[in-house]
Amino acid sequence: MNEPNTGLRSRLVDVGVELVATEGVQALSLREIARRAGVSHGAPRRYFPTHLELLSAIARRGFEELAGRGAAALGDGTASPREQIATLGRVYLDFALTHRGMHELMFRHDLLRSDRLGLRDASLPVFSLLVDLVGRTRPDADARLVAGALLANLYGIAQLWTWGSLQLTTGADSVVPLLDAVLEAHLGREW
Amino acid sequence: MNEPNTGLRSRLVDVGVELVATEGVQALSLREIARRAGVSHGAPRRYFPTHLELLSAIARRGFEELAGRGAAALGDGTASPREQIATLGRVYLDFALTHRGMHELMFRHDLLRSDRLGLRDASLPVFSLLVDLVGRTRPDADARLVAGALLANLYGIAQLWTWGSLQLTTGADSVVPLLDAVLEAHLGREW
DNA sequence: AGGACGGGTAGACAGTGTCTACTCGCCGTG
DNA sequence: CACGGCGAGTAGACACTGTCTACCCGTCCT
Repeated sequence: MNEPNTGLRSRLVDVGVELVATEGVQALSLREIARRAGVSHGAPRRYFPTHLELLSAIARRGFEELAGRGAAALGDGTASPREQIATLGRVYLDFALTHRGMHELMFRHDLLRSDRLGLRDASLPVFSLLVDLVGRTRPDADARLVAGALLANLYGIAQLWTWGSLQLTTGADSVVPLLDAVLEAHLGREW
Repeated sequence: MNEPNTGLRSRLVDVGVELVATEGVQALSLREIARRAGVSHGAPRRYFPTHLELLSAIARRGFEELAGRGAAALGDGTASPREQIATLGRVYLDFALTHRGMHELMFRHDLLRSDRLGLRDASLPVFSLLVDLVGRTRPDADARLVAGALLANLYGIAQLWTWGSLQLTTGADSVVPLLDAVLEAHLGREW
């Protein structure tokens, strides 16, 4: 009926992406995805031997989407390194807060425990880009260390903000001040 | 046989704490906890109407344990504010990395979504303490904002370190350099 | 003595992920 | 053309989960 021959494999992932956005991460049961894709509950097994592998494929879509947004926002990359880092931070936080279910899925412990080389290396290129940018912004410091700390900070803010802890405690109604504070902390005052 | 009359309620939580430490968070099914406590699977329902409430009670033990360690490490509180913050950071990271299952449980999204006023206010006093310490270390800045950013950074480092991302990328074999970098970033260079 | 009741048992139910036997249609080869 | 294999999906079983409900049994109170 709707796009019949897309191939079941990608259709299952499509359904999953849609489902996690509308219903949340707890709705991503194997059988529910199969139902919405219009196939029996045994069908996904041909493409994804286990439920976790299907979830990983859905999460990978999230990483790809995020990487695409980052690349688009960076444009030709003529902005200053510091400005590029700020852009990436904004893009990431915006993505995390507008796609909460997907963001939660992308960093689920059980997904990251298995799939050791699947999701991890999806986030590795963006990290080396970050290392490069940090290195050009703060030539004095250990770029990998600072980039790691910065990444952890962005992730932590996305999480704490998502479940409202930071709203209550900092009293802010937007992450922007927090993001600015984080950038200033790790990269130095914005001259 | 073993401590018979502790009251089933606390015994269930005991079993859960033990179980999450030895087997991980995925072993915390209602029925498994009941089995290990030597009761039928319907028994917990008298004290915890739902599985999530039992999990929340177990997680609460984690927050209490962490708060206890923090208080013990602070001692009489005569150290400098900066030193106290560093101590709290060390205690938190050490706890998170040695009690990975419990730490994962404490910050599970489904627990934090419900239980709105149960777990959250367990972590609120430590946050206001942090705000106070930050305010005395950096009187120039918005203490709540800096404390929030710092807390998010510690949390993010605990998570990323747990699943190995930071080890691979930063190449460090200990969190200590990262913790130092984070403290320096948010609180300024250590004079 | 008898009845209420806290506290635990046991079974049912719907839902889940995995496994296995099977069916159906298509394609290439004899 | 017939036929065998095979990719792809179906359907049912299994063990397990969380929740709900009916029941039971001992202890206390009157």
